[in-house]
Amino acid sequence: MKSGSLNLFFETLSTRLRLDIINYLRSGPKTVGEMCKELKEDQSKVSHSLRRLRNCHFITVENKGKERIYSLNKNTMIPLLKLVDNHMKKYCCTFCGDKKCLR
Amino acid sequence: MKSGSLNLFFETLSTRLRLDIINYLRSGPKTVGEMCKELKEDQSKVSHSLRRLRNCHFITVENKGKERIYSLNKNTMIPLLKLVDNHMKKYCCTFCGDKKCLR
DNA sequence: ATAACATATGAATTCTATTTCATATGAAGT
DNA sequence: ACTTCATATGAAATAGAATTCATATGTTAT
Repeated sequence: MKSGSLNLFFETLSTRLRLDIINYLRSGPKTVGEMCKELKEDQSKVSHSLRRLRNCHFITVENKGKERIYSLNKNTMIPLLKLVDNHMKKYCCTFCGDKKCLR
Repeated sequence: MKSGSLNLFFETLSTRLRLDIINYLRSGPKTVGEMCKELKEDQSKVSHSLRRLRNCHFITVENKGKERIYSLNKNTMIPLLKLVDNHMKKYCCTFCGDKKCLR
């Protein structure tokens, strides 16, 4: 196991916005516009985030006219999220999301 | 799924040192001193990293005399690493660890 | 009680990633 | 060809995390 690219894997999933995008894509393919609207986020921010998610193959794109349609790589992401969810269920009480609380 | 603490999960696994520690602990429980030596890292750095890993319950500690013995939470970590490894095997060619290459 | 050792902690500094903003690209319609 | 709409990109500004360093804590031995 070389940690050289492993950390990129995890780093890419380490921001609220990118996780929100992943989560939103669970309900099916979406355009960039739809994501911006749903997540109330700037188009540029979303686009930058999408690039990083794409780079790690967490999502895929398809062009449709002038829109781009993003889909989740369910193969990887669904089991991953399930695994993490299990861990959280077991430990979440002390696993505090509050930025203040011991990092 | 609230991304509030999910991102802490991933963020904690997003640095080389913390991943190296996880990886090293796969070969069994270790003291802080052993980790510092093996990974050629400053004791303070390692300790700070361990705190974060502990906070997420990726590792556990036990006191033994003046030493502290850290163990991997294999329950979560082994399946997680396996899953990630599969993903990497499938896509690693374009999944470039080089910091320069499109983040 | 003191010294020696192992580890942890806090705060300042340094480093790196995210945000912002202005602009570029590319497709579709007129 | 020009305009509009959707999305992408680059670079400067900003925010946030890692490193460093000095020091604290806790255990064991003398």
